[in-house]
Amino acid sequence: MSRGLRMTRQRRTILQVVETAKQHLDASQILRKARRLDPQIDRVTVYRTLGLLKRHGLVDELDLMHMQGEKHFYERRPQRDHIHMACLRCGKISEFESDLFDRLKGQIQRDCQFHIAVTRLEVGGYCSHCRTGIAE
Amino acid sequence: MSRGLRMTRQRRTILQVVETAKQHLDASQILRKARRLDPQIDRVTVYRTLGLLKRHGLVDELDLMHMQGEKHFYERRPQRDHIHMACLRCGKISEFESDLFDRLKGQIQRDCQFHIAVTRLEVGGYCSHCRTGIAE
DNA sequence: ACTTTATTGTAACAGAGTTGCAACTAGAAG
DNA sequence: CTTCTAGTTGCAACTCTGTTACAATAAAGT
Repeated sequence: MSRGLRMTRQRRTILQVVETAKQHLDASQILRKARRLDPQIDRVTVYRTLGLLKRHGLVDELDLMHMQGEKHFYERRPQRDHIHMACLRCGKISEFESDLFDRLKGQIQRDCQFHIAVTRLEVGGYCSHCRTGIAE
Repeated sequence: MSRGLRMTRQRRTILQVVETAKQHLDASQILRKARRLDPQIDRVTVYRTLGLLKRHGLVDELDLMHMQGEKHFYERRPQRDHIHMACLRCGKISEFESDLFDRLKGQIQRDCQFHIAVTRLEVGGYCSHCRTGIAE
């Protein structure tokens, strides 16, 4: 982070929280975890920092099909884009990488003359575990 | 709409607004248009009806990469899923259908044992028109 | 160490969407 | 056509996520 941006204590903390997260966190969860490392940190700073990281392509913002209200979730941008699958019954989020997805992005760039900066493919449905119990 | 659901004047109005929309509308735009047909109609009814239509798979909810705040947009569910491309500069939304996308969904269902109910693929980037003026 | 200016925290705000509840009404039954 | 009842509406008050203004603070270059 150069070019007029400053690496502050707060940003280091928030970055650390997002980097080490084992799952997708929303803004208030990130705040809570950040406050365990630095109790002074404020809500506003979390939002501002997430916006910054998003604009710079370091984290991606997800909706996860809005299963839990209007929250947004964050993850550090992966090497390779992946698909998020949200089970509408149990709420489990799984991820999936696919050559076909990469090829689809290539097709969009070519056929639509559209330069892709970020993609978000979310799928809602029923995972294998929940499908079996459908008759319940 | 059967099974205990009632076709009320308000629902008919909201449905009509969404069906005849020439572009993606958010909840407050839908409210405004619905009020021109029925001035009594309330915000809450719009939200409740959109929720209902969404649950029954008659409309899809979009985020359009959150370019205009946290609004959600709605469109009647199309015959065939399509991709939404949002230009991060001019804000234009374009749509795109693709065999590759259909095949990708097939792959997900097979490889992940995941039964797909709804998909949302949104792409942010720069349209051909805005790319040319990048040096501006 | 000094200065500049990006960044922070506080507080107040904005907007999307939700909930409780009494009043209303679509649609079925008689 | 009238009655009944449970689905639906409108209102008001609320929750929650995220934003803005601004004075105080502190990175980072000199």
